[in-house]
Amino acid sequence: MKGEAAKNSFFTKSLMNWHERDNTRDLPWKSEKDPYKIWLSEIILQQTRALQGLPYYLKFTEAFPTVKDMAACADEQAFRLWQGLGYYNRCKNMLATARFITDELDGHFPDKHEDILKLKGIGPYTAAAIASFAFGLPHAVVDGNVYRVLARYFGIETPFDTTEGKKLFAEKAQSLLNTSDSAGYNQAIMDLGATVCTPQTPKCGDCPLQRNCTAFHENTIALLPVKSKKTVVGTRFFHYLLLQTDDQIWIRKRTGKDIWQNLHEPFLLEYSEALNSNSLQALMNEKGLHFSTENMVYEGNLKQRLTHLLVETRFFGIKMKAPIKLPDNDGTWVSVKDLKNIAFPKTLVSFFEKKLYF
DNA sequence: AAAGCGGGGCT
DNA sequence: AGCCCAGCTTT
Repeated sequence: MKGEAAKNSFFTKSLMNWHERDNTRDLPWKSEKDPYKIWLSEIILQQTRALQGLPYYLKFTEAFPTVKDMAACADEQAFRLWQGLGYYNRCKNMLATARFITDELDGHFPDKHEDILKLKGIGPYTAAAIASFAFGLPHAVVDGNVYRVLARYFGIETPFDTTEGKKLFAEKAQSLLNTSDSAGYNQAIMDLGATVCTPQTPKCGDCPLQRNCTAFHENTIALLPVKSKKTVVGTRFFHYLLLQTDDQIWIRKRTGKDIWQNLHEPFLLEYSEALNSNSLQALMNEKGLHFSTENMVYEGNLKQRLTHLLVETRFFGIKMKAPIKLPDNDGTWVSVKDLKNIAFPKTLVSFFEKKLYF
């Protein structure tokens, strides 16, 4: 085995050569020079696969060609465009940053790493990505791809989801950076992780780093990288009461520290287990929900699996002649035809589509 | 340091 | 069913 310095230089050189030779992923933000659009793409791509984020990137760049356009939009328009992409705080922070740049920086995206890092919704990864892609600054990105490639190539067994691990991988990545082409290097290492050094069944036969890859030679590919925490998946049971007149439905905006913040939903009753019509009515009586439920109809259920949560949702339709006042004062009656302009969680979008609400 | 936050693709 | 994705924020 070579010495550490040789192993490092082989890594960077081989990676760059591979990228120039075999770069096949053609994505619109790769050739982008506008810092605003690079920023937008990086926010969308946080914890999101490129192909999942792509249609959202196209929608947003069309709706908001400049940061000024985004800053001027109504919040609800942005959340509706973001609908289905998940991690909705990204959208909230994105709007705040667009307005900060427009109002405080005269529309000019900050071009120093430390200033970029201060923006809302931008952490170490995104700051390095924007700094290198938009401004050519020498900052190495560290994302899930980088953890995997580095852990395997160097045989690093330190868990990456710890303070120690994050520091170790960040320093290693920075030391490997080709500072004369930091953008190309960052693209290359992420592309390799996404297309060759994949989590399961990596294509080691196509890998330019195989000759010096520690995990390949020690047969530890499947064991690296090491993650210390296991995600625990719980279950929650939602029951939506679809309170409707002929052309209106009652909805509210979700607030508080919980999932789906800033999205909308019908009247929700959450319980520790799934309820049927009878037990649900008993619960409604307990809670003092005295509107007539004689026309309550079970309309089906949906299960949605999130990373840390399984949400089982049951839907109950309740028709009424006229809007009523609910104890939940934060909701409103809206016209069913207006639902197309309001953002909902994916499970509600699925239900509405199935029931032809929009 | 740990927990919380979506949705989807792949195996 | 488990893993993880161009991670960040809050506690």
